[in-house]
Amino acid sequence: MRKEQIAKKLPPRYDRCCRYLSAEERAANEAAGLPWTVRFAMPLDGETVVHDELHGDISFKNADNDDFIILKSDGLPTYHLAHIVDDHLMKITHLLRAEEWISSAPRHIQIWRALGWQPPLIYHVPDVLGQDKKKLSKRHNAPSWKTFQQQGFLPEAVFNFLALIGWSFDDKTELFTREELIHVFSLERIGVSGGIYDAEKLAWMNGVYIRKLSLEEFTRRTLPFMERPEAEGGLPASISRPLDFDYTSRVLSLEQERLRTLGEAAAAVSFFYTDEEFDASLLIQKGMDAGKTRAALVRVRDVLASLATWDHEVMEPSIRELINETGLKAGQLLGSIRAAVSGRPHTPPLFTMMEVLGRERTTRRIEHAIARLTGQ
RNA sequence: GGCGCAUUCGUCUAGUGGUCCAGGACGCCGCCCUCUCAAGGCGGAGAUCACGGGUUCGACUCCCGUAUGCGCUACCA
Repeated sequence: MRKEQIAKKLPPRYDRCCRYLSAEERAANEAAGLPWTVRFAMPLDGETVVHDELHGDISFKNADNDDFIILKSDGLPTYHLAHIVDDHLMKITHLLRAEEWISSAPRHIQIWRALGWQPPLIYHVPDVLGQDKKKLSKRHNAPSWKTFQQQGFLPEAVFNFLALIGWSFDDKTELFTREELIHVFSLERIGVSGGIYDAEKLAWMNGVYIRKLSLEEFTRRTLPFMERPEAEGGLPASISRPLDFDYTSRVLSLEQERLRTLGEAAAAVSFFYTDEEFDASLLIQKGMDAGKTRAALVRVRDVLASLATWDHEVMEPSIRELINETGLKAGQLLGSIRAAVSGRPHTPPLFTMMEVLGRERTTRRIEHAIARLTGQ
């Protein structure tokens, strides 16, 4: 029957063949052991109005709805019946569900009416959409909470971010703690159109939340991400676990304002734990050559060796003085030192970084850099 | 195909008839700060409020139509 209807370009629907069966015919069918379902006899004409608190009145022609099944042949109720009965028994006052349910709402209104029950306040809320403008779903390429968690997104940040898709407090406030959100949230301010979730903005907001953390908490929450297996994004296997909390805390204090997710931490700070390979060309800054760089680093080594205490406030003036003496640009000298001690072009501020790295490790790395430049 | 919902900067949104030649945020660009990267500060570009008709002294805001997007069209929810 269905195929026939589709072929004729008619809406596929139930032909209501059993709606008008007499009591005798029904009894005969039952006696014959015919399989059966219970369908809801929709009014044949008129319309059903769904009053939605967000969308207003939505009306549907009853003729467009066929006699839908409320009890399946296995004896179990369909969602339509179960939902109304269950909600009524649970004394549900507000019904909030995604907007794709709007189409079946008139059926529910009819069931409520047939049972003589008062429908709750109904809110059909917008969906969170993917880039394809379709509802975010696990079936598609939607990230699950688990993947967010593995990447190091903070629950409070994701919570805050999600709250702002389809809802807003006013024209400027957008950072809310969970408690604040619970306090200021109002159903009236839920919007009607779906919103595409923007990964960039989530990352930004996560960074905001990371920066708000106390160093202690930031460290405690980041440590597990760093200690996880290398293959999962943790530090190289050669670095022994567990990590020292205090040292890691000092390391992370330098990265807190730079991270957008906790998962990025390991890659950003691994050089604080182990010596890493890097291209020697990184040592040579713009306008410099191997010889000049080597000479400069030798003087840096000597200046650092002469310091009584290993403190960035002591190091900085001494190195600045060296910059003046050598006539080099700050970027040239500091860039070389940066590369020597970290093996990277971008790092936290040099002096605090060297302080955390410690005298022994810093000195050894500078010596190593000097040695590498000597052969050239 | 039928029915329904939606439509303000690239994105999330503010806005309920005049205070909007449309405000905030992310992103982008520039400047400042600065040893790099960030963070922060300042500024900029970016929306004929989907389009077309009405209603009104006046429409982003109300009504109608069109387009587009999405949803539903199961003995699934």
